[in-house]
Amino acid sequence: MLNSQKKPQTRVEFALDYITKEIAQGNLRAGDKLPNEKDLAEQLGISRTPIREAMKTLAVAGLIDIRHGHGSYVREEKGAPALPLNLFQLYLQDSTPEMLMELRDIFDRNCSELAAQRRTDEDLARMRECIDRLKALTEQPDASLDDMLKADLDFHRAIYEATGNKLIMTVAEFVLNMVAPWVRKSLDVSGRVRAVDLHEQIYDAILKQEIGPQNRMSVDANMQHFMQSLDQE
Amino acid sequence: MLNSQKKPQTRVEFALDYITKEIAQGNLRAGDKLPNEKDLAEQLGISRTPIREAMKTLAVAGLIDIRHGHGSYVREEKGAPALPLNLFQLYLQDSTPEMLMELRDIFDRNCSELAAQRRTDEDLARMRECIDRLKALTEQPDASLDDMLKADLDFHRAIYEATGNKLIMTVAEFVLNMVAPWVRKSLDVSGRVRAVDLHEQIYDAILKQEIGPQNRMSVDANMQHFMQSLDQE
DNA sequence: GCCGGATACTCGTAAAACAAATGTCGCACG
DNA sequence: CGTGCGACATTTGTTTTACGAGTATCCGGC
Repeated sequence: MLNSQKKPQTRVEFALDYITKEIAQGNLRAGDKLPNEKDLAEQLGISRTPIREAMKTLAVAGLIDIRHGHGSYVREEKGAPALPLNLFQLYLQDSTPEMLMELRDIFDRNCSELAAQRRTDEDLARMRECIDRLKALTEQPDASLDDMLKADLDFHRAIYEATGNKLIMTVAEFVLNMVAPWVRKSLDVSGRVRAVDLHEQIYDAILKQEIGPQNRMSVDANMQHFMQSLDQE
Repeated sequence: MLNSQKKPQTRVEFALDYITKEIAQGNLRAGDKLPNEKDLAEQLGISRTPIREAMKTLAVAGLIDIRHGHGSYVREEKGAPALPLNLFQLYLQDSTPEMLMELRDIFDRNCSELAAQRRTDEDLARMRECIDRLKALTEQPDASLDDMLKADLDFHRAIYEATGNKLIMTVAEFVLNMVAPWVRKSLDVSGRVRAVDLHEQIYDAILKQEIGPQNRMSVDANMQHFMQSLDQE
């Protein structure tokens, strides 16, 4: 857990350490372009190989973006880990949709309470917009499922953002990425109407700052419908 | 979010895909040794470099362990991401201890409720053991802080495990790793006694299956003490 | 029987060269 | 003069070969 004694550092760790500190100390800011791999290698007195592995590590961790033929850049928002999709599959392989939704509920419930206490007008406006967007999509028959999914997820993101806790957003984004495929499935014709309803209720509660244990029933009800929709397949 | 169209796959992605599927399909199980990099490279018809980068990615994602001079192995429990410490610092650089504890609380509160409903006798025994261990360490003056930290974290892990939701454990472990340094700090002489008390209360509630919103006060009280202990420095 | 070094296996690093993607700049053509 | 296209420079992606550095095993001498 705490290892502040190790001296025999590997080259990759050395490079990782260097770049990490450059970012932490503000020498490299969000959006900045990192030196190219060749220069960095010479600068640190090591070869490109460990540099590249360090970069790859940072990219997977969601801290930088590597663009072929262009360069590497510090990410604007460190919120969204850049794990490849197939890696998520592995995390999910032993898990059921129930587990997933349970996990998301843990966030939604408590975050709604926090959001109710702290939400700004901008937060409310953002939520309102997401609901309206999803509602509009719901009413047009040829709407794209992906667009609806985005509207749905954006609403939840707005809640997390309203907590004012960036750390929560980081972890919540991770969870959102995992549940996304199932949320998408649940957005069938009856599910999408339900989703709008649920969002409206949550929004209303956050608006009136009435969120509390007693308001949880609607979320539970939605959970039940979600499970039923899965059984129908 | 959903990109099932891309064909021009990079070698690293190709290797990632291959290994991922090997694990997902059960050809490689937890604890198994992966082929060495040279063989894998020949087998896939690519060079060692992209193989190594794919491995590195899997290691950072917490799915395999790479041991110098030994080989690579599929992780027993995919729960603990293997992000280097200095990477965590970056995630934490904009966050305050308040944010961290708030995040952990989100898990502890809801997981305690779930645990109360589902805990088995083994779960209870595990929690009991962790409390006793921490208590014993508390009473001997020269106890190692690291040992106490582990006892503290293990108790929380036991709660997460009692939810029966492996996914929760995965994400919770991630959070635990982030809060660990602060928990460690909070384990000063007065804090460690408080920690035992809090754990006892939670255990008691889970034992009697009484966890609910009304039991949250003690957790909040602990939160307050935690913040105070930070101010004293 | 025990100890220690040779040995084989594996991951870690180095170096040089080429492939592929991307952006830029200038030239030719309309 | 404006536009489009193609050569070029830059940067990451990949290959190849070779060696360095941990780790475990086995075998022979004591």
